[in-house]
Amino acid sequence: MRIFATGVVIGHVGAMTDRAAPKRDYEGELKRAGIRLTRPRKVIVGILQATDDHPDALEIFRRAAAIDPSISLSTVYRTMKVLEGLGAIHRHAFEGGPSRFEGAGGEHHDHLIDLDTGDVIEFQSDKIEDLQNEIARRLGYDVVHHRLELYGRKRRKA
Amino acid sequence: MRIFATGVVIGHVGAMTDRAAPKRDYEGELKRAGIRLTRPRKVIVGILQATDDHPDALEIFRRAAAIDPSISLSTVYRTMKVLEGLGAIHRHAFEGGPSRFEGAGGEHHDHLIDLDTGDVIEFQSDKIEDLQNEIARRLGYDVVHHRLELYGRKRRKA
DNA sequence: CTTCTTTTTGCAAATGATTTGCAACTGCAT
DNA sequence: ATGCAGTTGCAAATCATTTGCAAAAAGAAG
Ligand SMILES: [Mn+2]
Ligand SMILES: [Mn+2]
Ligand SMILES: [Zn+2]
Ligand SMILES: [Zn+2]
Repeated sequence: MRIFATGVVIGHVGAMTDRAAPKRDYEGELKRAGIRLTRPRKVIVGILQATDDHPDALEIFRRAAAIDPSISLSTVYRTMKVLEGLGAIHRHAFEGGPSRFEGAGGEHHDHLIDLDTGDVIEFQSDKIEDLQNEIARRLGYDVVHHRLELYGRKRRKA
Repeated sequence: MRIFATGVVIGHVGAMTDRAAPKRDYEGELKRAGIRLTRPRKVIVGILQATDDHPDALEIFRRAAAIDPSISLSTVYRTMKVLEGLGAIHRHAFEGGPSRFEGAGGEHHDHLIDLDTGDVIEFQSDKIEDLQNEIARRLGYDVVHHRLELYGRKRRKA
């Protein structure tokens, strides 16, 4: 099992190895896909590159508006949808909140959400991934994608 | 690994053992909790008992309205919330759709969603459950609950 | 069974997140 | 510089779910 940790949670995690920030080339991907590189989109992907947490649309909008106040929330949503379509970002719908996004750069991982703080901790387990595929296979299916989220609280050390 | 299957999917699954329909006593639970047994609530829990799939609020409303046309969708939502609060039912927010519900009777299980048909197949893996707990523990957490959903399609047998 | 108090209901309006119609605007290939 | 398809901001629309409120029903008491 590999354990990553992003911004907010660094320091909370014990055995943790920093993730080699993949630094996606969003602009290149957009261009390659024949999608126009507009000012709003540049600002938004710039924010995504500078980010290693899991912001929601409103948070991305706030950060974008700080750079260019003319950007609209609609455009943030539209851009996230475009990037998602390109496979450049992943959308997570953690329970009880709006969708949150992250660059699709690094290796696949799943999330542990701290119920008290809202912190999102990333982890990866080949064993679990293998088991998922095995289960699906037994049922006659191929896994296209999956969602594994652990919701928990810090273990009381007393 | 144990494999269950409910209504919609029976016949699609190979190695499958029918689940021993737990038949919850919703009325007793409501009464015990000091919650009034009204006509709408009786109809709704009656539907839940007769169900072994994962209907959403609108579907429960339709089935309820067929029995008592005066029932409102609001009441369905309110009743689901009450039952959820009592721990009598579970709410699932599968991707891209409204919440779906199921009685909290049987043993814990997770779901495989057929991307083509929408069928929901239940499965349970102690190995995965153990791994989840182990991962959380290593991160210093206790798992309160989790969400594991596999989205896949039938394996082409050719 | 009647009364009384509290909970619950149906309906309509409100929410919250996300999407969409549309006219004005802007990348970017000629 | 020109032209047009692709984009944008804004307001209005959606969708699932929740909520305010006055009327109706549950159930404890007598
Ligand atoms: Mn992540
Ligand atoms: Mn189920
Ligand atoms: Zn995974
Ligand atoms: Zn599970």
